[in-house]
Amino acid sequence: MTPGDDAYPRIRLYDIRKACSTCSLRELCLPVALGREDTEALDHIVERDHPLRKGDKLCRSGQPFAAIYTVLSGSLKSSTQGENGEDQIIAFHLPGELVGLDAIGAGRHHSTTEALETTSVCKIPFSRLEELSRQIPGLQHQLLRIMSKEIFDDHELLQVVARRSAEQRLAILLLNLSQRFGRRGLSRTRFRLPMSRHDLGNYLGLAPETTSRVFRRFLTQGLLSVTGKEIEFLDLPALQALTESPSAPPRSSKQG
Amino acid sequence: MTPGDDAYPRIRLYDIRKACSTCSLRELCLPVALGREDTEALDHIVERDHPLRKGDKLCRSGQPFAAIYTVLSGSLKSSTQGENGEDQIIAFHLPGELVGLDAIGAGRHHSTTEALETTSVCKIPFSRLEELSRQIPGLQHQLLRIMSKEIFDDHELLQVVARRSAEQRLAILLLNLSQRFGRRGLSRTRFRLPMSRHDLGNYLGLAPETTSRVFRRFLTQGLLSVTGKEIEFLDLPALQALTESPSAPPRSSKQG
DNA sequence: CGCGATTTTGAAAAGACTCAATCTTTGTGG
DNA sequence: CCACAAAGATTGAGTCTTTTCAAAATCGCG
Repeated sequence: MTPGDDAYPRIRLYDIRKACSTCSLRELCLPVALGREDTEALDHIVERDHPLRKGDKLCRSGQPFAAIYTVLSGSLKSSTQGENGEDQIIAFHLPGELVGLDAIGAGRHHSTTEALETTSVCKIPFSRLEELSRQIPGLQHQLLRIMSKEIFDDHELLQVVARRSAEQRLAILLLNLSQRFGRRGLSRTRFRLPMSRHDLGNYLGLAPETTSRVFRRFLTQGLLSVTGKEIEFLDLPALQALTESPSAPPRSSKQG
Repeated sequence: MTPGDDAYPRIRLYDIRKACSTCSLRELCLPVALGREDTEALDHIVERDHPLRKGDKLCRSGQPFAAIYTVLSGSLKSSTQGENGEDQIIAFHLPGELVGLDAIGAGRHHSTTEALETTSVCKIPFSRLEELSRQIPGLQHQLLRIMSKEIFDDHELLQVVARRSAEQRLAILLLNLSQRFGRRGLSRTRFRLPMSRHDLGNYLGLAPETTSRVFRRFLTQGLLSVTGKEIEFLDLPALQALTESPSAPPRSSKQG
């Protein structure tokens, strides 16, 4: 099952682009307006890594940071470990998205990233990327921009976990996944959740039982149909409406 | 009250260092091992900004990003706005700490930062810092490292908000503040909370009433004494013990 | 000293969690 | 291909924590 070592050929950038229509490598290099030469240079540092089976770790918390990755197919979860072994999932990674950004600059990973299913990724050795970024103006800035995005996402998650009801949390996540699948060219109203209910709950700060119950409520209310991990939105407006009320419309928070 | 415009003199780096024993400007430049020249260069781009009164905004969400700041005295809070006006405090900033890092790279602020009391800050225009970082090797990397720290902190907060009880959340925050005050040379066991109960609760994802009740419980249990915003630890070990149990010791989370 | 804002307190209700049992799905071996 | 075991998901009932609403107390400031 595990493929040979370095037998895997270098993968070309346009292959990756083809593989995922909104590949973040594009995100990484496109806004910089790379010339032909630069694109080729970037091409050369991208490697296809071994496919991961479900449960395989892409990287572990504390490990020295060597590369960032982009998901070609499959999906991953990243989690941080609390002192007590309990862990908290901080992100799911779908095809076309970048992994490992939180480790940039610290020199080592803050989180452990693991495959939720059979997953293939591209590896972008960071030292090479860094080197390249010294040559290509704007690439360094691009890296900062992407890290910044990471911070922004974390804040959004915090908003959700700290202030929303179980129903809202799940609705928000489902709509978020919908968008991300949609961006990738897949259906926005019908898709397969790659993660378990346990993971779903963990990410949202809920017990798995609660997650399950919320699914049932959504089902009962006709908001969506659920068959195992298969999801279909039946009443998108209602779901979005759920998202929009912060559970405390009457309460005005004044400060300052 | 509002001081003259550019009348304020440039402030020298060593003044800042003196002002706060663990000033993050040190954090920013010290590990890079700056030479005398470089230090002076950095000195020259640091400006003392107007003092802020309670409630004054240092920067607002959405504003173009122009500078990072370091707190000389007083304190600040940063919060993100949800779509519905509800906001979430994502950080408190004490003397010696840097503000505005989450905006690096995105070009605009993600959060609004506001003074909790009369506060004075130093302004570090980012364009100049960026410019400087092209000349001083390592400074760029240092910026990345600091952003990375920001991500790490966010993840910690997420852990706390998502997985801990009200008691644990407050204990963790109090101990964290204690450390930060201590690092600054103040007492670790007795200090003044600069923020309101409302803010405290908001940061921890709790209703203000709950925050208040937890204080009472701590008081009753003899863990600390509370007089308004004045705090004193009476049983540090007990507080730390609270911190260490994730509320679910029997439950082993296995995955993979 | 008085007023407004913040904080505290109480009681009731809601929401989420735990525990335990059942049902389903998945994967394995016969 | 089917049976079985193991893991994951669902459901139910009861409990506990936290929130909400309302009111009293306290604090801070002019």
